[in-house]
Amino acid sequence: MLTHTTFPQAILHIDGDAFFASCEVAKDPSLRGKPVVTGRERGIVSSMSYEAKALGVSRAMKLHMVKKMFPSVIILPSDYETYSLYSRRMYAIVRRYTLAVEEYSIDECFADLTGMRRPNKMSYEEMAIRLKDDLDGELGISFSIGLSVNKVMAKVGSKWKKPSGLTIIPGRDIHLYLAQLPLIKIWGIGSQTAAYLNKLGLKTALDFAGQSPAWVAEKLSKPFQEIYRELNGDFVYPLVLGDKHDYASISKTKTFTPPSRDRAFIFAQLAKNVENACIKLRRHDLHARQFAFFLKTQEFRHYGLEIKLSQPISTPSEILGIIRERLSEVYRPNVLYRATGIVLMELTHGDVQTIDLFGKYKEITRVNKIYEAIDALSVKYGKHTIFLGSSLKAVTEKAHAGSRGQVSERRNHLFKGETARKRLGIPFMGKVV
DNA sequence: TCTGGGGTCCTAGGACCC
DNA sequence: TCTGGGGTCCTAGGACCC
Repeated sequence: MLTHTTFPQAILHIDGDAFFASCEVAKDPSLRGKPVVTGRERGIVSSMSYEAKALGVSRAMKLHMVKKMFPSVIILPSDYETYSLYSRRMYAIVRRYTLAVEEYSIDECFADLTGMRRPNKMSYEEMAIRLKDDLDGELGISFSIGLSVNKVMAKVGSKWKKPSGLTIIPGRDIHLYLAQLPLIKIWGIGSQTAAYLNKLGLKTALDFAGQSPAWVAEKLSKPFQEIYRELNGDFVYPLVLGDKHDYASISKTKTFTPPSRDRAFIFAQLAKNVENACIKLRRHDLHARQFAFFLKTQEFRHYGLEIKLSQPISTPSEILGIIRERLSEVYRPNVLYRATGIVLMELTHGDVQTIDLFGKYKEITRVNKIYEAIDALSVKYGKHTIFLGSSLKAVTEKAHAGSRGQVSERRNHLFKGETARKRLGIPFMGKVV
């Protein structure tokens, strides 16, 4: 029985159920019906199938615990290539119904169906049903879908029944759903704001939506005022269409176990992060004009510096030179550190157009050429075939630290075929072609 | 959930200028 | 030199999301 509702805007939210684990099952059908968990390389549960969840496995659970408590669980390493392949297939199927698709994350998207009833010769409800059939059937993964008048309410819908739910919330029914919904469940309201609102006497999303605009403006900042309006049925958040190639920042952080106070080791960790961040930068044809680096102590305090670069860059050398000089401003010899991080900011697209001042441009092009070659090699022989000498300590010491089996395997991979050290102005280690 | 990694946006407060 | 008011820019940090 289908109702045919007129939506001022018809917004879908599509959410893959236990996405990573489901992709593994789709890839290898013999896993279907079994408890599957991904995240082996990280040592904690990253995603789990509903069968694993039913046993009692929960997110972020340590894998040695899982192994001990639930020996039947199949533990797999993350395979992001496969996940992003399924992700792209998902977007493609959704685009059969509308081109207004926001690729929100690897396992979620929004779609604006407004105005598509005539071209698709279907009601919005029918489109939602058909789309779900297409996705589930063609990908072998189940999806949960919400259809409502804006993004926040479409999210409420897709979360309402999981897995494999389809929830339609017309504007006039919003209050029925919000009455049963705790504030913390709303997209954009986190633990801080939920606790604050609870303290003010509000319990459900409906309590919040029922306040006056003046009350909300007085108590809360702009993002929450916007959520409030969407809960009242307004269309506030437009869909962000197009490719997600534009980053405001790119960051890399890495925790090491055990924590360390060894300055050289910490510098090597930073160098490795810088290298990886620059790889991503180049992959998106971006340059950074500013960066920050930081150290994270055992107490989870961050100490860092933010630094402007003399010109936009996409390679590590200048950044590493600066960090080498200024690390002492952040590093304290007797403090235990657990992680380092780097953030690249002020990102711009395309080639650097610098005046040939002090021959600097030549130097930059030369280094860029080298990195073009390195990126090409990485594609051919696998990531991290070649890395900076500065990062060496990070790679070798890791072999002594973490869980032995995997790490030494990784080390072998890294050093396979290593014959020499080539000097190109920057000390590279690794394969020489 | 004693805490992994990668992002975005907003706000408060200080510095500086008129 | 003091006093007052207001605008802009930058930075640190909070909050949230997947």
